[in-house]
Amino acid sequence: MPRRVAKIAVSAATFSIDKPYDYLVPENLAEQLRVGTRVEVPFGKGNRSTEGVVLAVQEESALSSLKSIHRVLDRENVIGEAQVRLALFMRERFFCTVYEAIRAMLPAGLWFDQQGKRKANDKTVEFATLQIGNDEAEALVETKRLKAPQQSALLELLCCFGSLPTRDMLSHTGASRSSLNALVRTGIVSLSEREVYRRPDIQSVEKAQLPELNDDQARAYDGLRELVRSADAKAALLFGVTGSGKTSVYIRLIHDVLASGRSAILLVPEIALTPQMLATFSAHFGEQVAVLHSSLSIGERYDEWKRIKRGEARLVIGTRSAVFAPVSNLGILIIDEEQEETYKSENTPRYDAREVGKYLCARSGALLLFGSATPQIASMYEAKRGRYVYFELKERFNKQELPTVRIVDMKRELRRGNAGDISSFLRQELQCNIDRGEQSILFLNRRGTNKLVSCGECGFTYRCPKCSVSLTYHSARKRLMCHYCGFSCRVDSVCPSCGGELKYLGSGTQHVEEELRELFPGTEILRMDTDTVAPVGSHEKLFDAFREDNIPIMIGTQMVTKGLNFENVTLVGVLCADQSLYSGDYRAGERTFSLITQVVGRSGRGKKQGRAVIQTFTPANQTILQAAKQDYEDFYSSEIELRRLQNAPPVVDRYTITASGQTEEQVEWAARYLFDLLSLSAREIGNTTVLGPAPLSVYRVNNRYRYRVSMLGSQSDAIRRSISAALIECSGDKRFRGVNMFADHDPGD
DNA sequence: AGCACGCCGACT
DNA sequence: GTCGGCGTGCTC
Repeated sequence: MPRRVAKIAVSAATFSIDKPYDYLVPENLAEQLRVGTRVEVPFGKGNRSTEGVVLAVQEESALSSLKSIHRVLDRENVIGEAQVRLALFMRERFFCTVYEAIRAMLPAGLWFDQQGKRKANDKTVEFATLQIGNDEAEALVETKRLKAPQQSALLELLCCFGSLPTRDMLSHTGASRSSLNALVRTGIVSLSEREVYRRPDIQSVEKAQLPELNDDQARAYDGLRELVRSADAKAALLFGVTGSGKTSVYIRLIHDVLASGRSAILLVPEIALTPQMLATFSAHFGEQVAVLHSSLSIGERYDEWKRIKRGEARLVIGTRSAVFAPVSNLGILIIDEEQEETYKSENTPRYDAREVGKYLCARSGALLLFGSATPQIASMYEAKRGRYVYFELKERFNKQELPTVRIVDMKRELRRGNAGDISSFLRQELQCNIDRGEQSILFLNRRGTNKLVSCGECGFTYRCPKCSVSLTYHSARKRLMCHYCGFSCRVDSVCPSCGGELKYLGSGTQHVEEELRELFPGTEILRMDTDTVAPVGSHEKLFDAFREDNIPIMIGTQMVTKGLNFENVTLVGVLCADQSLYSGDYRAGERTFSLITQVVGRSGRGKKQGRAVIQTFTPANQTILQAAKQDYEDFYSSEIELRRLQNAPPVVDRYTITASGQTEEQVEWAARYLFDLLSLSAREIGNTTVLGPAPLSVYRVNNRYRYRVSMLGSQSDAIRRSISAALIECSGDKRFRGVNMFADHDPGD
């Protein structure tokens, strides 16, 4: 009798020892055990009990003595064969363990807590069902043969509906539980538990008709529809200027895919900012839509996942992790605003949903569609090389003109004696809008929305004791906090260094707000920053207030650039447009172009012509000029030239390895050793460069120093292999004990 | 990462 | 003698 052997991805295995481990399947478990079920297995010298996932079942093993699986944890498999293959792919691509990859695919509710209890379980509701014929029941009610009025009322309700949740029945009729029990005893009514779904509420909208398309949209749609129909792997890029109506094209394509019995996934950068998009899709596709994102409760996410797995929901809308939704027969995967950095995970597994999408679509023959008004340089590069089929929407949907843009030189403004944040030209434009009753948005080009506390006399600032950053002040908690490690402390009443008076420096938005109040006394101003948007859902409330109360001016950081359409906004001001150009990495230009384009696109979405004012200290900067003209083509051609000169992506592929640890010297040594190892392989591979080791811009986090080595070249497979080998070698080197090392594909920072 | 095995010094 | 220090090597 041949033995049964299972290949298992084990949770206790680290990257350096990760591989499918063979375990014996005991006879009594053979029945339950399948590919994709979770199991408990003994692992290591101490045979400590570890969770694992079955990757394959076979009859052979190269090893003679095997340990046995302890028990099977799932009745049904939690992942399928295709997802097992995806997990193996992710290990190679993102330098994670197979188990980590699988963990990322599943909803949190499926996992176990310390007590071994599932974090979310199937929710059930008690239902009462009529056990006798409807006529018979009606007769009972009408003839008042039933002497009990409460029982009669319950029965009447069931006559109409046949079956109802008991809770609703009791609250509607005011009947007591014992009356219901009496009906059950006589056999007229039976009780049963039924599974129900916890669903996130989407603003319900009436069923919508398929959107009409203009010529531009129709051309793109026709081309894309052909790609969806053909069975071979393909990817496309849909370039559409802001307001050109990409969503309508998506809706038509998704409609076709669902009609042909296949499934669709739509990825969006951040769902919290797109409730109106959800409403639109639910108006078209109703219950077929499942939503997956982080602000759902664990139960809601788990239930949406079940609806997808069971094939009850075939359109998935969600953020990056929704790329793992267990759809069957994928027809199209759309990645909207594909340039957004949120598609890349910053923790293990450090996957990129766009890369996962490429793999999935290539495997399943589905269409991968990237949509953007400002595509990544990398995506346009692929389009130009013919790797992506290219489509564009050139005109705004109802032929709205793009806003007229004016660049203001802030150096000149300074020379004229205006040291404020608002130039005299922007001031006039704002005044003009206030007079006309139109709205304006001011965008402060800063990343955070936080306050610093600093001494007005000696210049002291609070620094995090564990990280190389300043602490920021959170007014809601009245405490100083570190964004990197979560450290927090109280603020002193006077400067702890010199006893001077402490000043609270705003994120800039507050400062600008004060300046605006002086310039336009009595005008209402809405400010978006950590003070005002801390509670969940307050984004929407503030946006609603801005729209409904026709507040003249809104000011905020990056969060005001996204999504929403305000009909009455006709002026947009970009303050310190050049700020984001100086972050030091090669993508700074790309980010700035995208940011300015998006914020300028907020203007003139209604019937009136929009205007935009871009304030900069470098008015001759090419990227700013190109963004002002909204000239992506021009931006692309100069940027790709730059990348060629710099030997930067997308001309080459870039991988990094980051080392971190408690002693800076040791970390630097480890990074240097990595550099040496990789340089050796680079010579073998050819046309490959290794850079570093260099400290990260925030070089200390949580008392750990961080150094990085980068590897650049076109032979990605060979590069990845050499990085894996280097990681494994270093993790076994006792000189680097305590140093943590991980590799990443082109991280954003 | 975590656990056992093994080879050296201190101690009831 | 033996209890326990941590350096070394493996994990089906």
